[in-house]
Amino acid sequence: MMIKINLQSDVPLYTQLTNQIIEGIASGALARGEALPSVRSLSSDLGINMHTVNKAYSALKQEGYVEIHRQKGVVVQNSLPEADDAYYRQLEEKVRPIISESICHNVSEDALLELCRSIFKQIRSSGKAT
Amino acid sequence: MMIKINLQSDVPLYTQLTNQIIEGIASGALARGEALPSVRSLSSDLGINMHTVNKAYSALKQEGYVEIHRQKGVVVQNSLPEADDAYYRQLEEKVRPIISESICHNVSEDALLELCRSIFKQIRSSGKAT
DNA sequence: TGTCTGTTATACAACTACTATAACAGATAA
DNA sequence: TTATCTGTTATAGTAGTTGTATAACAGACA
Repeated sequence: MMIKINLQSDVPLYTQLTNQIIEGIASGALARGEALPSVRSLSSDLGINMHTVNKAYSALKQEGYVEIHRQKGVVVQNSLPEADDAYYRQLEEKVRPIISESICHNVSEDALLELCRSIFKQIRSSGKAT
Repeated sequence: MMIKINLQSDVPLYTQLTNQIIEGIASGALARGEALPSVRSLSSDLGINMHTVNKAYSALKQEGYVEIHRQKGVVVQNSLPEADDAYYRQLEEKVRPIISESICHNVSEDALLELCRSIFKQIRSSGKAT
């Protein structure tokens, strides 16, 4: 799986990493049980520090996306976390300000829903492509 | 309009402020042309520093939500910014990781769309209420 | 003139993001 | 056993962000 880092972005490097890996899992590009590159190899591939990759991996572990086997390395969880009430609350907290902004920018409800649908589609198809 | 600050949250204070004010504008609770409290009065009401409020107001000005008249203070823009291509790109960048996460948590497309619809509804109705 | 407004300049403490070395411990293969 | 791979931990430095604290400035208006 291809991972790209934008050093100019104001999004922290480890967040860019976690986002892309989560999208990889969502799309199926990263299969359950598949191993991620080691912190050392990925950091040297991307030209960034080992600890930055480690921070991303630790966050993914914390949130239940991966588990870690010594020597085997970091592996995508077979059973991903199910959404519970806490997750839905936190999801709403993230979406709410985005919707407020959209309303102010005169983006209609339909337009936003359509954007969501197209992103769902994109993610699903990007998994099949790989 | 009621503004509440959560000092325990990991969301920066000035971000909490901008989010709530933007939601206020979106809902109509803050009318076009209406004046916001002065940085000094709002900061003392909330028990936070003047500069924190000022940072929120400056961000709102930067993004075109308010304009500033000396003496009159900070006033909601009559013509809010319209969504352009750049806005849609940045909107997709925000929504994309949320959708990836949702997929991994087994949240269906329909469930997420329904959440968006309910938030739209909430925001619109909260404006009428006030 | 006094008082309101936003603005600007400094400065400080705490925290975050990223980097840099270095070392440790478990697992595996030669 | 030894070498090499894995993640983990410790320490430390730089830079930037967040929030606070004083203080002063300039425009507007009663």
